[in-house]
Amino acid sequence: MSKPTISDLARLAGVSKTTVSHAFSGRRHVDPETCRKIKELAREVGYRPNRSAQSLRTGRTGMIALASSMPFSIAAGPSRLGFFMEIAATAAVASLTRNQALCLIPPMEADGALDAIAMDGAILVEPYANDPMVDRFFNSGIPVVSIGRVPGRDDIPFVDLHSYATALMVLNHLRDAGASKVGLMTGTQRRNSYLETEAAYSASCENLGIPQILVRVDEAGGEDEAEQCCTALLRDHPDLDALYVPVDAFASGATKAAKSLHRNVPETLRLATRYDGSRAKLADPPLTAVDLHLDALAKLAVDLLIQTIDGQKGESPNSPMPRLVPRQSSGTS
Amino acid sequence: MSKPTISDLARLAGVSKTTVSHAFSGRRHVDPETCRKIKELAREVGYRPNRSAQSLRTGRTGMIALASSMPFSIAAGPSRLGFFMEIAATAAVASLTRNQALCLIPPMEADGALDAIAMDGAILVEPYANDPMVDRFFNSGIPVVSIGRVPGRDDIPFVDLHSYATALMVLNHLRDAGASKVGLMTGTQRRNSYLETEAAYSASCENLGIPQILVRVDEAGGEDEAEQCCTALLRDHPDLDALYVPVDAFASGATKAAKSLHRNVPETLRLATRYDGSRAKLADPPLTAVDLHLDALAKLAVDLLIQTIDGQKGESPNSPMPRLVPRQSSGTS
DNA sequence: AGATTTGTGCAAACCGATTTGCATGGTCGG
DNA sequence: CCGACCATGCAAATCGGTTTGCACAAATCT
Repeated sequence: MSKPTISDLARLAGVSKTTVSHAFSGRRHVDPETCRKIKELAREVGYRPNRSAQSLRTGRTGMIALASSMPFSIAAGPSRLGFFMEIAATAAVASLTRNQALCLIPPMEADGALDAIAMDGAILVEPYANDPMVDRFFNSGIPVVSIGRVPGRDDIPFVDLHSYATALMVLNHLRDAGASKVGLMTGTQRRNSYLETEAAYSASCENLGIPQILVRVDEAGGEDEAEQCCTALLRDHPDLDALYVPVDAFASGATKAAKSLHRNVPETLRLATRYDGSRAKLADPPLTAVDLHLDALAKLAVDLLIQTIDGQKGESPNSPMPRLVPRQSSGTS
Repeated sequence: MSKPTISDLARLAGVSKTTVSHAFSGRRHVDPETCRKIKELAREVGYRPNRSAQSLRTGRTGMIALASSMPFSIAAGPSRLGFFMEIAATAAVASLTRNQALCLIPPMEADGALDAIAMDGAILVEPYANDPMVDRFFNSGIPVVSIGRVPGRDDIPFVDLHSYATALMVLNHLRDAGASKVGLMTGTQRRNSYLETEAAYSASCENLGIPQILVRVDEAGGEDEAEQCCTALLRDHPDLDALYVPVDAFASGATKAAKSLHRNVPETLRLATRYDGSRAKLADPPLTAVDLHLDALAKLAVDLLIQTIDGQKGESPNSPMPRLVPRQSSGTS
C-alpha cells in the first residue's frame, strides 16, 4: 500500500470515512478518544489527505499565484526581476504560513501556460490600465488583488503604493538638494504609479509656477530606449538640473545618458529613482531611491487576497508610507 | 451555468464525455469534424478542464516546488534570498514553458505547511548531508533533484555546481594576485559545496606544501558569527594574507572583521566569495566572486526533474563551468 | 460469403476526498 | 414512561475529469 487513502485509514481504525474526515477537519464533533486513535494511526501509516481530491470536492486548491505584467525587457537585465522577486520572497512565506502555496507567473512570452494552473486567486504586481492579465483572471472568475491600484478598476482590491506621496517626497528632496528645474521620466503604459506620479509632478510644478518637462518612454525599449530619450531630453533642455525617473531600468539608462553627455551626477544633474533594488544601489553614483516596504506590502496583499477569496470583499488596507533613501545621485549623502 | 464542465460541453456538442476528453487529450482518435466542432464549442462557452479533477484521476498535478534548506539566518539579510530567488526566477519561466507551475518553498520555520502542497516533484537548492528536506520528499514518494549534489546520496539526480573546480579557480586566482597564505572559511553543515571546496583546498595546500587554515562557521549564526570567527582567525594567524569565503553572508562578516582589525582589503588581506549576488557587489570593497550561471543551472534542474518525474531516471546532466568575476577585494581589478 | 480489422463512440468504473441525510442508543425533563 | 434532544457514526451522493471494455458499422482480407 504505497499511499494510504482515507478508506485505508478508516478500515484500519474500524470507523467510516466520514468519521476520519471529520476527525481531521473538525467540522463535526467526534469522540475525543476515537479522534486520538485516528490521528495516531494516521501518523503511523503516514496518511496525508490527497490535495487534488480535496480541491475537487471543495473547490479550493490552496494555491495562489503572483503575476507580473511588466514586459520582459524591463524585468530582465541586471536586476533580473528584482521588484517582482523581492515581493515573491515575502509573499511565499506569508502564503505558506496561511496554508496556501505561492506559485510564480513571471513575465514571459507564452502565456497560454497560464490556465494550466489551478489557483484560488492571484496577486498582480503593478498592473496597468486595461491590463490583459486583469481581464484574464477576472473572466475566469479568479479573485484578483493588485499591488498598486489598477487604473479605472475600482472593483479590484489593492495595496496602495502611495505613488503621489512618493513623487512629492522625491521632488521636494531634489529641490531641497538645490535643484531648480526638475524633469520627470515615466513610461508609456498607463500604470497607476505613473498617473499618480505625473499628477503630483504637475501639481508641484504648478504650485511653484514652473514649467513641466515630462517624457514618457516605451517600456518595451528598456534601458537603451531610456538612454536615448534622456539624451534627447537633456539636449532639448540643457537647463534641467534634476530628473526623477521612477522606473529603475530607465534610471540606469538616464545615468548612462548623463555620463555620455558629460553631465556629472549629482553636480550638474541630480537623479532619483523609485525602486531601491540592486540597480539603484550599484549605479555609479548610487541612486537616491525610495524604500517601498515591499515585504510589508507583500504580506498585506496575501492577506487581502485571502480575504477576497473567502468572500469578505476585502477592504483595501492601509499600507505603510514609503521612505526616502538618499544617496550620492541627489547630492545629499 | 458559471463554469461549464465536460458534461455540459458533451451535451451541447451532442456527444459523450469520453469523446470530449479524447478530443482534447488526443489519446484516442476522434473524427476530425467532431473534434473541430467540440473545440469550437469549447472556446465559445469558455470551457477549461478542471485541473483538480484531472489531477485526481491522473495523479499529476502539474506543479513542481523549489525548496531551500538554507537556514533563515543566512537566507535573510541584505541579499534577501538572492541565491534562491535568482534560481526561482529562471526556474519559473522554464517550468511554465513546460506546462508546469513552480511554487516556492523558501526557508521558514513552520514547515508543516509543506505537505499542504500537492506537487509532482521538487528541486532542492544546495541540500546538505542528511537534509531533512530530502527525506521528507523522498519518504512521500515525491521525486527530487538537487542543485548541488546531496552528500552521501548517489540516488538523487543533481545539477553539479562544480565546487571543486570553483575552489581551485579561486585559490589560484588569489595566489596569482600575490597571496601566499590563504585561509578558508566554510560552514558547519555538510553541504556538498563545502566538502568539495575543502577537498580542493586541502589538495592545493598539500601540493604546495603549505599549512591549511580552515574554520567552519555555524550557519545559524549568520553574518555576525562569521565576523567573530574571522576576527579570532585573523588574530590567531596574523600572517594570513587571503581568505576564500564561499558563503556570501560569511564573506560580509569577514569584510567587517577585516575592517575593525584595520586590515585593508585587498592590500593586506585579499578576499573572495562564491555567489555573485548583491552582497558581493555592494561590499566595500566589492568582492571577487564567481558567476555560477544560475539561470542555466535552473533550466537544467527543471528539465532533469521533469525527466525524473516521467520515470526516465534522469541522468545528471553536464552543467556549465563557473567563471571568475574579479573585483577589488582580490586586488586585481 | 465469412472472418478480421479499423474507425468511431458510449456507458460505467474510478481517482480520494467532503458533505448531507439518516439511524442508533442514551440521557434528561416532565 | 414517553417524547425531545444530544452525541456519535454510517452509507451514499458528489466534485469533474480519465480510462477501460464493449458495441456497432464500414472496410479489408481470405
